[in-house]
Amino acid sequence: MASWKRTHTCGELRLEHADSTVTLNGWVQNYRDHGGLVFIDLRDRYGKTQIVFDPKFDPTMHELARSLRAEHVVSATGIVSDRGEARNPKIPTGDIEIKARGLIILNRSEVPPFEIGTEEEPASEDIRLRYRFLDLRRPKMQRILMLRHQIVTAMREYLNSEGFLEIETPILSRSTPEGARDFLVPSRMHPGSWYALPQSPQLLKQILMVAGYDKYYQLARCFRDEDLRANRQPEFSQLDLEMAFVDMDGVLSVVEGMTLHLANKVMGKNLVGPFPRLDYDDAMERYGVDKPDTRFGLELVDITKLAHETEFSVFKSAGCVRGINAKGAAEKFSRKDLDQLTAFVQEQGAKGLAWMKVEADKLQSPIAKFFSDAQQAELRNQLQAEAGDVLFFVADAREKTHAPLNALRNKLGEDLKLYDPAELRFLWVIKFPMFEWDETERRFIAMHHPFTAPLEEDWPLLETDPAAARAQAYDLVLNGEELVSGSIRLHQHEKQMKIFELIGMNKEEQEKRFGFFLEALRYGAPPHGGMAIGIDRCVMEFAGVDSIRETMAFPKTQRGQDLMMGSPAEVEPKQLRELGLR
RNA sequence: GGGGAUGUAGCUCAAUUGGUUAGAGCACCGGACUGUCGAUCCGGAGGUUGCGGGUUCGAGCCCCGUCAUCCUCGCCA
Repeated sequence: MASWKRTHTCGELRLEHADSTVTLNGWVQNYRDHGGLVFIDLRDRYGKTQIVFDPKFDPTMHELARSLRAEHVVSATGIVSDRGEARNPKIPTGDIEIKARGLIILNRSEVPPFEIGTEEEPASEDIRLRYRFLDLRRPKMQRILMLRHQIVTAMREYLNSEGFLEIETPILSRSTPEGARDFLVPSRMHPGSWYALPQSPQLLKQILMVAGYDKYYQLARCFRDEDLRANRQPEFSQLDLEMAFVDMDGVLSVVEGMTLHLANKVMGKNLVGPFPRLDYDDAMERYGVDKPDTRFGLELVDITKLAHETEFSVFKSAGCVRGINAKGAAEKFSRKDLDQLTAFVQEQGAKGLAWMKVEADKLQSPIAKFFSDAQQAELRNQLQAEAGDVLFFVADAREKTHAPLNALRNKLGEDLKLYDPAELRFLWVIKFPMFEWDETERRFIAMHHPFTAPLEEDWPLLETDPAAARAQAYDLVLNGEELVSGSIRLHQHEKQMKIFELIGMNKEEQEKRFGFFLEALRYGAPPHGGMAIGIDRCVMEFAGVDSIRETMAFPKTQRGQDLMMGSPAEVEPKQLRELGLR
């Protein structure tokens, strides 16, 4: 008996291989039994190839072939043959088929709960997660995980070529409150003490800078025990990067070079830098969000001044009224659609949604009557309105208009198909505020994180008006998703202590929580800065999927469970006793 | 913790106003078939309508509770 080991994959044979004898290994995707001829589509992650069994050649093998079912694993040996007229133009290997001379069933499969070979989603997500070993066998999932591999490979390639060192930091780490809830791991050897899983390797990578590893990166697993979303998992991956002896432009140019390398090499784009930069304040003004999707316009227009002059009491009394002009969309929105949009923005915190359909000679709207002719003309002017447009307005305190308007803008962009989903549009957002006020804790908290340096010229503001101080922090936004986030760090321990103080941490707490870090800063810490890229979100964007669960092999459900292995799970009482927990 | 959607055959879904024996496609099982490629044709089997309770002469459908999955607000330095 010949070897069952494959000589080729199921995706590589072409006409040029005709007449050679080959062996393929793979899963049976489909069988077509004609009583006489039996056709098998054999699939692996490289593709699929048709095998044909002819009873005239070997009746025993033909009978065996008739017993093949979906997802059996087989080794098929045979001769590569030109299919001639019978070729299948739909698949890359469709010019040839294998005329079987040998068949070994390596393993049979139970009837799978859903079909593996189809492109459309074959089952609901919980079924797919429960049978993840089958779900991941689907060509679509294999494409995504292969893309993910290419992305991280390209990242490593680029950074290695730039002289970066890949250095690992511990998973068993220490809780440093501030930020997300930690996952804790009890220590057996120190009962009552706990490790924490890292939310990011932030402090350790800064300490690596102190130690002189001036270009560092790591594909770091990060853990945050917070509620999940479509783009949030309790554990996720970051490309974590830090550089010493750089300023903001130094970091940005490396990240930009790497991002272009990724987009161009992996995605076959032809993008060039530099990416546009937008100040945080301008982003909030024009888009209502710090991560605008700039593939389309629909910028916000502030009509507060005009609104205050109208007779519409909601507008007159609101702190801020801002609008969006949905160009040419009047006929696309029925009254029912507009009601649904109103409900949509209310979910985002808006009190309501005012709308106006623009006609040649008037504005059609329940609130048009509150606007004088001159005011209507001015409104048209400010929003550059033309017949056929729909104008939307949200009125509220300024901060409260941001979320609903951004959500509305993104929804309109998507619903009205204002952009090409395949386009990759990058944008730097810079000059974030240092702090935001936390009403429940009655103190400032760091907007990025408390290790971020302010703009040099804003140091004086920290004494007089901390809320106005801006940080040397930067985000790289891709299609409305925050892809990269980073900052130049504080490297002088007095300045670091000053910032800790401003967020309400006294010297005692500083020493207790971050003593090791402050100490390191005293021993010749160089100026440094860096950033982190969310790998999973990056894959989401590049693969064009809208759930982070599609980008990782074994994701957890919204309630943090693995439906296949059944985690989290109870453990033996003995294990708890050893940990001193019971 | 709050709001919302969904849950019917292995899978995806349907089932009129609460009314006869809960249907279809795919998958599965048996049979026919030598050029199919989502094979085709004939036949068959397959149901705790998520779970528990209630209303009713009668519940897949209405009510209450609960569980699961998803979306979302809060949360995520």
